Amino acid sequence: MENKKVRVRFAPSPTGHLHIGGARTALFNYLFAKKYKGTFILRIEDTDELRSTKESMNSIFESMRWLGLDWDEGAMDEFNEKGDYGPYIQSKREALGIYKKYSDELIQKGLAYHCYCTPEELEEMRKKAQLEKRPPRYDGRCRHLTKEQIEEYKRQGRKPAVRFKMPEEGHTSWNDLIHGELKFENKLLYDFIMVKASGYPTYNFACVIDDHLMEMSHIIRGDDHISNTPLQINLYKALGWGIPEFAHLSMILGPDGSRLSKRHGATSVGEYRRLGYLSVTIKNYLALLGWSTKDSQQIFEKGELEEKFSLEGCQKNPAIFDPVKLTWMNGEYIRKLSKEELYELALPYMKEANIDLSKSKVDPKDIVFIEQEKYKLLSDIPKLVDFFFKDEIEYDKESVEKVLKKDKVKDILLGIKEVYSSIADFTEKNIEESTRRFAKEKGYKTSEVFHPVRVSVSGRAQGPTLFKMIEYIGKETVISRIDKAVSEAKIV
RNA sequence: GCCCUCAUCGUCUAGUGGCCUAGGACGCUGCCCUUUCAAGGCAGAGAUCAGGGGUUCGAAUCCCCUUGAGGGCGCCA
Repeated sequence: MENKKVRVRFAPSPTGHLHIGGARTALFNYLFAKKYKGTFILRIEDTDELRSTKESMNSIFESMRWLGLDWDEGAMDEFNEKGDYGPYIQSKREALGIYKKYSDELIQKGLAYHCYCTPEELEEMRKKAQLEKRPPRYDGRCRHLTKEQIEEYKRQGRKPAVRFKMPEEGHTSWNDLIHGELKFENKLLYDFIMVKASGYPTYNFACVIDDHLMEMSHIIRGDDHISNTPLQINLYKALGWGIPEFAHLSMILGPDGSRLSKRHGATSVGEYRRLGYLSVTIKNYLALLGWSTKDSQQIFEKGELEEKFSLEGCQKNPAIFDPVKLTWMNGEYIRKLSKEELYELALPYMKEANIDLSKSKVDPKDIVFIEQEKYKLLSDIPKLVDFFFKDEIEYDKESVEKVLKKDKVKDILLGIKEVYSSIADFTEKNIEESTRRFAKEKGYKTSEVFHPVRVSVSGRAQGPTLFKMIEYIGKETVISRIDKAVSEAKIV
């Protein structure tokens, strides 16, 4: 690969959002390109006329940009693209006749042929084969049609598809960069369709044509394409083209070991984004699914993955997606955020939770920051700090029972209220000093004072460091909340 | 049914014939820190390296078989 310029691509079909598996494939291609100072290309494979949508395409673009997987060449949106090998959307390439040119060439050379079988006939053929315990693949019946037969089909108005004439002898092999030597008997391969009756190319055909024309050096894709590879290699050979390197990535499975799907929870990048994961988390976690460094490094600084990635570190066996570890990692990344960064990221979630940020006594940035080490998801933020922004707070039943409904609590709260009322400069330091002094003078244990105060001003038994929290809530609010806790029969 | 791939703690993984009485990470348990919850620190439990045969002085590492899991056999990609 040293003597060949690295050009790799991610080629999704726009039939849905960018999924975890697709994102991982995109990421590995991207990292490989960065590592070898190559070119990362985004090509849209929309040859499925029924399921491809513009919305899906835009959604994929958005997710990739969010993940920071910027492409050097490819479609930028429906109408624009960058790079000298375009168009990068297959439907546009089809319109230009690119695929037809090569399919005609192969037919002319006798390396491909028209097939007049209808989908119904093919289905019937497969069923029959299954019943007779034969492989359900195409039997090549249209390879040797007579002139009369062809005329008859044409009279019936049948539109032919184009099939590739697969070699019947020998074998096809390649040295997979992840799996090593892979070998298939040609007689087990089949005459796959290159061009549908509609004139549209199929995946296996368009993929080869484009990978060649776009001068791909390496094809890095999922394991599920291993059995497509010998088909494609024979196509390269028939066209007299050089064959790129192949690297097949292992699959990502759900927690139960089956293919990752909806019933495992969120599966698309967009969903994880909405749930409150950072893009750096997704990028880092995905990189570790099927790849690792020799020292099992877990957290990577910016640019480190691009520098350390290699195909040699890729795993052959499938990896189970573990949301628990993902969430741990997200907490790690949240803790690395600066106060400003954290606040920026928190904003959409605060808005969604209808929190009025103008209601706090201090800068909301400071409030969000106070609980930084506790957030695992950005969506955790509102519910951990909402009481700083509310006129009316809710009291957690259990906390009230356990902490407030106890002897002495009423006296303690009434006493501490007086103490707080007399603090002129209501700062963390002063609050702490006077609270401790109060406890000492009255002969209470500090915890006997701290806990009821916490519950009465925040409504819950768990929260930020106490005195800073009290400062941030503000003197007046603190006093009125203590009053309320006492008067509203929250205590015995 | 046929073809292909894969197989190390629950999970992600290190390991490429002797450094392995198998290392790291998540999770789990305990302790420390501490006004709570976290975070952090420390300690621990957890893998007869899928099973069985070989090869070798020596195997998680090489070979064979079995089993299990996954993928493919579409005018889907």
